[in-house]
Formats: sequence, C-alpha cells, structure tokens
Amino acid sequence: MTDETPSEPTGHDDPLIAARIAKHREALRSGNYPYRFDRSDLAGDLHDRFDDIDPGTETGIDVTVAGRLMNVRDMGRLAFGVLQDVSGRIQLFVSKAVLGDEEFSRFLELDSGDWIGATGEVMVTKKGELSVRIASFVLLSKALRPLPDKWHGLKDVEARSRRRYVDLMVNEESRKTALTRAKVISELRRQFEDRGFIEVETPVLLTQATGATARPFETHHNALDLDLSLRIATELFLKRLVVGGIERVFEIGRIFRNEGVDATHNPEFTMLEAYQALADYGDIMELIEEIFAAVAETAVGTSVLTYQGRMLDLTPPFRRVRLVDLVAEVVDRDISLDTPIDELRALATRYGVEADPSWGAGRVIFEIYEVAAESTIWKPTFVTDYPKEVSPLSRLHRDDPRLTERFELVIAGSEYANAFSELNDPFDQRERFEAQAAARAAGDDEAHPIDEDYIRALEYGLPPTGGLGIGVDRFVMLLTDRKHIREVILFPTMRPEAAPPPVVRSP
RNA sequence: GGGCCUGUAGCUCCAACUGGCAGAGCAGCGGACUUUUAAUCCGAAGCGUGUGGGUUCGAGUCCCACCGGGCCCA
Repeated sequence: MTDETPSEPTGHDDPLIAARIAKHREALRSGNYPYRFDRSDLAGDLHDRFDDIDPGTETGIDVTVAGRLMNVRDMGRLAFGVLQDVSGRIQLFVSKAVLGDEEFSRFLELDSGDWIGATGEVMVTKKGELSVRIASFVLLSKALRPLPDKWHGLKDVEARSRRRYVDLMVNEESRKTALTRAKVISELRRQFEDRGFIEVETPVLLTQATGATARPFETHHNALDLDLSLRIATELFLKRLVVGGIERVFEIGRIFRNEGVDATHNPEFTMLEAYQALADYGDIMELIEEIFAAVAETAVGTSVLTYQGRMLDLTPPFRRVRLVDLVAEVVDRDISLDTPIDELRALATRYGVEADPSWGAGRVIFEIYEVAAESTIWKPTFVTDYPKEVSPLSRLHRDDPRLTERFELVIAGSEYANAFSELNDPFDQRERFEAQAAARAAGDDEAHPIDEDYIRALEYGLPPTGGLGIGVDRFVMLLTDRKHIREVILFPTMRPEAAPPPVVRSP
C-alpha cells in the first residue's frame, strides 16, 4: 500500500472517502469547525428524565446534545438521526419545515460517523421514540472513514483489537466491558483505602526482576549504561515499605512478563498487590472474600454471576481446602507428604507429569495439583498450604515446616489471587533465595535471583505480615463473562500490522 | 516452538459445483417518500480475492514461502 501515485489534494481512490474529504475541506474553508461546544444534556440523562412520557408529547424543553451521528433515515421532508454519546443514544427528529430547506439539505450532507452538536426541543414521536427535534446543528468533526456495517458492526477479533476505537463506537459490549473494568479498579482502590491501605508506586525499571517466577523483558538505560529489566511483580518493594513503617500498603500496577500470548496471558497486565502488617494468611482470606464480593456488587450489581453459562456465587465464605487434601480428593488416594516418594512419582506419571529426580514430595504433589486438580474447581476456593519448595517468599507453616502459609484463590479453574503469611526471617529468606539461585544455575531461568538489599531490609525487621496479589484483568474477565484476556485489555499486545493505507495522500 | 484452521468490496457473509468471465446484504452514490427504528422502494456503480512465487490454456480455488489472525498443545 505504498504506491507512489500522486493524487489530487481532495482525491482518494475510494469514492466513499473522497466524498467525505471534499466535505471536510469545505468545512475547513468555511471556518466552521468549533474548538469547543456547550452540551446541556447527555443522551442517557434525557432517557432517564423523559422515557416515561407519552407518544406524541412535546415537552417545550430545549436541550443541546452532542455526539457521533450513527445513522440517518431520510424520509423526504423528514429525517431521523441517531446520535450516540458516552451515555447512550438519542434520536434526532429532523424536519424540513423546522430547519428550512437549506439547513435540512445540509443535514442530509452529513455522513454517519460525523460528530455533531444539535439544539432543539425534547419530544416523543408518534411511535414513542424519545427525540430531540432539532432547530440547529453544527458539524463538530468529520468522519473521513465510513463506519462498519450498522447491523453487524465490527466482528473480526483482530480488527476489533487493533482498531479498538471503532470497536468501542459500534459494539456496546466492548464499551460496557471497558466501563466495568474502570469500576472494578476504582472499587478495588476504594476497598483498600477504606481499610487504611496506602497506595504507592514502586519502580518498573529494575536491575533485577524479582518477586515472582517469570522471565522479564530486558532493556537498557543509555545514560547510566545499565541493563535493566521490567518488573515481574511489585512484591519485594511493597514489603520494603512495610519494613519502613507503611503498615498497610498497596499498588495497582502494570506487570510485564516475557511470555506467550493466550486466552489468559498478555505480556503486560495489571496486578494489585497489598500487604498488611500484623496479619496472617487467614486474615488475608477474609479480606479477599469481602473485597471480591464488594467489587462484584459495585461493578456488576451482584455477587452471584453467570460465567460461561454457569452460575458462579462469589458470596462469602469461600471454601478452604489444603492443597494436599484436594489432590488426595481428586486422585481418590489417601496421599500426604508422608507418602513414599516413589508412590507419588508413579502417581504423577499417571497424570502425565514427568517428576524430576530432585523433586521432593511437596513438589510432586504440587505438580499433580496443577495438572489434575486446579481445573476441577468451580466455586471460589482457597487452596491452602503450598509446599515450601514452590513458595520461596512464604512463611513456613506454623504446624508443618514442609509447608508454607500460602494460598491461592481458584475460581472456575483459574487462579485469581495468590497470598501468604509473608516470610519475615532474613536467614530463612536467604536460604530460599539460595535454593532458587541453585535452580537458576541449573538452567531454570525463571527461578528467583538473590536480592541482597531485600534481605538487608528484612534484617531491619518485617513485622508479621499478610500479603496478596490479585490478577485484575482476570477478575474483570470473571465479572464481564469474557473468556479471553484481550477482551478486557483495551489495546492488547499484538504483532504489528502493515501500515494502514493513508486516508489522504500528499499531492 | 509444534499441530490444525483462517484471510474475498469500508463492514458482514459456510456466494462462487470436481480450477472456467468474482457474488449478495449493509454503507456509499443518483432518485421517490412528513413518524422512521437494520425504514422502505427504484436505479447506477464498487472488490480481481493478505503478499510473493509456482503448476496450468486458465488459479479465490492446487503447490511452496512469507505476513497477519484464531484454536489446541508445549
């Protein structure tokens, strides 16, 4: 699409666009494009105020509306327009008798997609449609490109993701999802703030990406000649702040993980992490129960959802089950950490898990959980007491040092939150980091590196603390009944497309 | 990274039989119409099929490579 053909300043090889460009240039020439516009009412507010009045009613009330013209139905000496603003749609009743010949034909010159402002009386048509009978209107901005099919809209998922602006203007579901996401984030923030949590921002650019098991994006700082990684978690910085005395702290932040893209993974995504001094993982379970239910109530009006066609009740309390017990239940065998390791390995093999010789009982059971048990969970469930070897930042379980006080919240087969009683013993933390470093040296490039400064922070004393991380995108998916993460991220990561053909070429 | 599927007009479409002149609806253009709701009716247009090769008398249809996308698996 990079041909060299020169064209007229107003020309375009697509006649649909050429005609719009000509009108745009005419509007520019006449100097009629406003820089601002005073709107008196949103479409949605007009519906709220007048929807119950009778067909044929004239209200005598003049209003000024503004938005995108989505459709025009021309009846000869009468026309109907559909104006869409951020709140919804309102019909424009356009009469030649009211506007006069010249203005009426100027209205018909408008194209669907144009932004206009219009003033007139609120009335209800004979058929009962709330309308503004316009007495004047102004073109605010010209749409040079045509809208998608007015009935079928824009369906192609690739086009919808790449041209989200078009998706949003024509697909109400997409607008609703974007608005619900905003409500979820705002309500999450309010819930934590109301409990005395302080919101902070910690660095994205780090010399070492830590706090999670993941591969980071790498970049370079030119002035400092320094290789940097984008953060894969906010965990260790937030706990440093608890050491510093910010006893309840949280961050809603973009996290970057250099991994593939699929239905539940985008390389950049939003995570909420929160830490509460003097709390343990039991307190955090209660906190999460309350917050999930409250956010659902606020964002979608109920904590009893329909997800992928099935009822899903987020009303507390959630089920609590130890990971080992859950695996025993699913495999229908009486297993525990004391089961002979050979037996566990054989069991793993049966579930398609190839157990590495270095794995202990905890790791083997954990791997079986991941492939066989997690996906069987539907109702919100706290899966608790993860093995020590897969939980390098969690405090040892008070009753069994082979386990940690860690849980994940699993709903509809996926993980929504990860939380623990935070490991606050610097000696233990160093040992865990060293175990990770050994795994790293053995080729596991997702294992945690040692963060010496973090250990130093622990040496100043981290109080007993409970912490949590919530995958915000997935939570939004749950609440909006979306099965792909790209539907809840406005601009998901994609390979670049070929440059779109320019609508106007240089002469 | 592997497998399968997919890309036709601005948008939508299981239009195009085993290769044989590339279609429709919507949008747009011209016309009719004073209560439409995807308005309706009449008329005239618009795509050479993601890109590049190849096979063939002839390719949207077959083959190869590449680009974008989807689903599943690692």
